[in-house]
Amino acid sequence: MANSIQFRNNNRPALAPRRRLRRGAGRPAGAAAEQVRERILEVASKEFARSGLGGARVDRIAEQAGVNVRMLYYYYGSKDDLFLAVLERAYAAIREAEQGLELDQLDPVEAVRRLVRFTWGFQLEHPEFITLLNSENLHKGRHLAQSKLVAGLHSRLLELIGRLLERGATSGDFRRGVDPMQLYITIAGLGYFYLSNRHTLSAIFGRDLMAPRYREARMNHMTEVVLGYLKP
Amino acid sequence: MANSIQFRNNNRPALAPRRRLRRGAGRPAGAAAEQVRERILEVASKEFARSGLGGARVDRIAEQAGVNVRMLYYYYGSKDDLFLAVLERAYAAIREAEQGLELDQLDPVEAVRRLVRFTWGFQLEHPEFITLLNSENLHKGRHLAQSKLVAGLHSRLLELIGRLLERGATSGDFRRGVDPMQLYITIAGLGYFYLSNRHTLSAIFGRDLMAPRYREARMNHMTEVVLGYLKP
Amino acid sequence: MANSIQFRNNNRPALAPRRRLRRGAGRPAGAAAEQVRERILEVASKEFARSGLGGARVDRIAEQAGVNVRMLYYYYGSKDDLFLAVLERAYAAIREAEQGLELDQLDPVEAVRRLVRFTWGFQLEHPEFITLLNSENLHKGRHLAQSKLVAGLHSRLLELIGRLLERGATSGDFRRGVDPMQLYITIAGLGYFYLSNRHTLSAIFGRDLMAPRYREARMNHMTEVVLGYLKP
Amino acid sequence: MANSIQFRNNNRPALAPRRRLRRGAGRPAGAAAEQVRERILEVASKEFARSGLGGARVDRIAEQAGVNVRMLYYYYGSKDDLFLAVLERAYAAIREAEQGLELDQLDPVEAVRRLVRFTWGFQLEHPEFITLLNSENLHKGRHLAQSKLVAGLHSRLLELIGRLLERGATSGDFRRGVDPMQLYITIAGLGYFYLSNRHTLSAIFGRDLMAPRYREARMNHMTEVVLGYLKP
DNA sequence: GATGAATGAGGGTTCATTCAT
DNA sequence: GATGAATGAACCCTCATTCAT
Repeated sequence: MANSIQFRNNNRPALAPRRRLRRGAGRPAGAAAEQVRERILEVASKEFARSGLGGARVDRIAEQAGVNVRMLYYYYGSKDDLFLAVLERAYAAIREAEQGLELDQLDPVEAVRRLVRFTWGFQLEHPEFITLLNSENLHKGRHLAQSKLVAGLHSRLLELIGRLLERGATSGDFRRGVDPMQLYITIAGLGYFYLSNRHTLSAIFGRDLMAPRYREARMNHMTEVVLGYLKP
Repeated sequence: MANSIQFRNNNRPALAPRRRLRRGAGRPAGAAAEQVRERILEVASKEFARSGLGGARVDRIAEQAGVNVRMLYYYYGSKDDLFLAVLERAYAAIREAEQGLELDQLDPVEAVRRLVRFTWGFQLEHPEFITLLNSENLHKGRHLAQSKLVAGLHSRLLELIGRLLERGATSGDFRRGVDPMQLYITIAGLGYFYLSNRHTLSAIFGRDLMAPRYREARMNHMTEVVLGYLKP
Repeated sequence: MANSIQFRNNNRPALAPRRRLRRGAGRPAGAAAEQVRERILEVASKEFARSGLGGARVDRIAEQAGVNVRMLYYYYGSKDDLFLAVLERAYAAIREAEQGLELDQLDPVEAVRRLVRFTWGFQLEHPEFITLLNSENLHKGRHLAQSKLVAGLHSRLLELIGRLLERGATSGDFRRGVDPMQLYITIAGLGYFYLSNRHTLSAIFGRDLMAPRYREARMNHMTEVVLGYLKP
Repeated sequence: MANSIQFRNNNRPALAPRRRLRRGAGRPAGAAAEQVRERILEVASKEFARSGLGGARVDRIAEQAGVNVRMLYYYYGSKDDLFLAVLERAYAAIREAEQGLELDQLDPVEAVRRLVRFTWGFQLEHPEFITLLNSENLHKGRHLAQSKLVAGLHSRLLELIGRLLERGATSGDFRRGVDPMQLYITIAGLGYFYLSNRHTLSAIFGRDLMAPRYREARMNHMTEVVLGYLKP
């Protein structure tokens, strides 16, 4: 941690060492144990989402998972490692879902529309995703930097969008020269800002932005923005 | 306990009461004191930005401001109240700067371009703004809900954008029917997501998104997205 | 905040919730642990007695009990809960001792004499009892109101005195129509005021009321008052 | 303070020094100033009564008296000195009232009855008196030990009761050999215990001892006890 | 695999009191 | 007589983590 953030009295250096126990690391892992692991992950995800990394309490996680706190350490090594596991799980979920959209089999415009709506819907139904990312960024990506798993997940995403843009350009539906990463960031960002800042935006604009009519308006607006931009 | 006995550590419920000391609350406030107040605010802003509300340490704030910790409480009442003051200050800064852009005197397209670039630039140069908002949203907007100051700041923003859209529609540069709030959220969100998630995005896409060339690419992309969408 | 986010110092309202850990609450409680619990209670009793609830210091209790401060919270949850435990212990002790007096087997007059002397002796030998009660009353009985244990202790006391009065009335030794509760309060009060106010009374009357001759005089006076009153 | 109680971080030795400012100490004392002094005393009395010496807050006293905290120190020197002033005021009030009862002009039995009822009534209407005494005794009479005023107040009280007992013995209404101090302590104690412990007694006996019918029953009981005892 | 007991380093907040004006 | 600003020592409580069993 050095001179950067230091939230708790963490007498361990940064978060590197003692990662001895990770899933699939060769331990027998009975079916029951695997269930416990999974339950912890599930509960931890909610706790981290609700309170952020710093605000999350290991006791609360343990209690809600119905296990002794010591078990968290047994299974995951540390709070930070647990957080990383939660993060990886979240990324895996969204990337997996994206691959299941079958965009390749849709008309380009329709495919974009579906991608925009899916991304919005996912953020809406998985609010923990937003909070987890905010936490991880508050911590400068320290945990993700240690992940061996996440990097691989995203080349496929860019390829997916790349193919889509290519098809649209060929068909004349889309302008040329669009960077897949930029487009993805745009699609995600249009919803992310709205949802991540739901409370502050509602406060400053004096209306409840999570009310159905506003949510729908946002989704339509987002779709128009993306398609309007892509129009040649 | 309410107003009855209160012997030991004054368990205040969440953050409501005893806000007796707020700036401009009628106290004479010598010039020196006002400087101390300001320095605390400045330093606190950085600390909250770096570590979030929960992770920020009042000792650190006091030390860096060169005052006794007790003074934080003398001037601001509590950590939460200090956080709110910081938040209000940040909002006031951006809203004030927006009003100084003189968009009304520019060609509509040029005005939008300037607004997009300004918003991006502000987020870039005030990274604390992003973190503060994330913190406040993690806390469900509890602090902002108590602000008497912030609500008033934003009607002017919507009016500003409203006038701009109106002029653009009249001149034939922009499509009709665009909601000023949605547009503002879009403009802000296009940069916010990129900057707020700079670490995770850099990690998953395997490149340093804060490198000059990427930053520039982003700003250009954003401008194109907004103008592309507004095109009739 | 209730069950939502609770990031920093868990402001608990007054003393209600999180009483999860109380003695006999089903935990196995190893023998060693039980000793620690007991030692804490013992030491806390002295500290609360010496300084009152507000003046007592948890650090001092921990230090004198030879445990880490954290353990107080592990075993008792909070200073207030610890205070209640101490209070319950004190009540249990006096009520138990009263039941051991075997008043039922004595001549009524002799039994009253013994009860008066016992009560005086108990207050004299357990000065902490007086201070604890004063503290609890300063706090308007907040802690006792939460006790499930104490209420049950006192019906037996009133029955004991009731039987005694009944026997005395039957034998012609006592007047009829005496209320057991009033009599008990009188017996206790005759000594309590003297002992609780030992310092102020000594000061205003200019003599050391704790000197043996004065203490003896007081006990004799008390006995005469009670028996004089009970005389038919 | 040495090895005794130490409630706050009191860097002054015990409470002896710096008593420079006491009423009537020769200062001009304009009428306005005298009013402020009085208001502070009044308010402090309530605060000390409500919260005890340790729990009382100088800020609260100042605020409620409508003066700057610094003024408390200007007028009374320290919290402890203020407490002593409050205490002396309370003692003066009760002793003065007693002298106004004109017991010398009543039939002895009637005079005792009046004294008992007055004492009860005074404690009932001045609950702060009880709390103040409890505080002072918790602190081992430290403050009163410094009073030059209080000692003188009480010889008159004992004389009053002495005369009364003498008259009663002469008239054949009272037994002989009653010690005035013991009798006074008994009279005071019969009510004090009941009222000082109103909350705990109500809790353990499961009824509200401050309800009118119980209060009345207590007063009658007290009178009977005292007169029963005095009967020759 | 699992549990109760233990730890030490803070965390935010408060208090009586004093200085400079 | 009066005020705003300042102080430093504590106070209660909490947290992530580990030991012994």
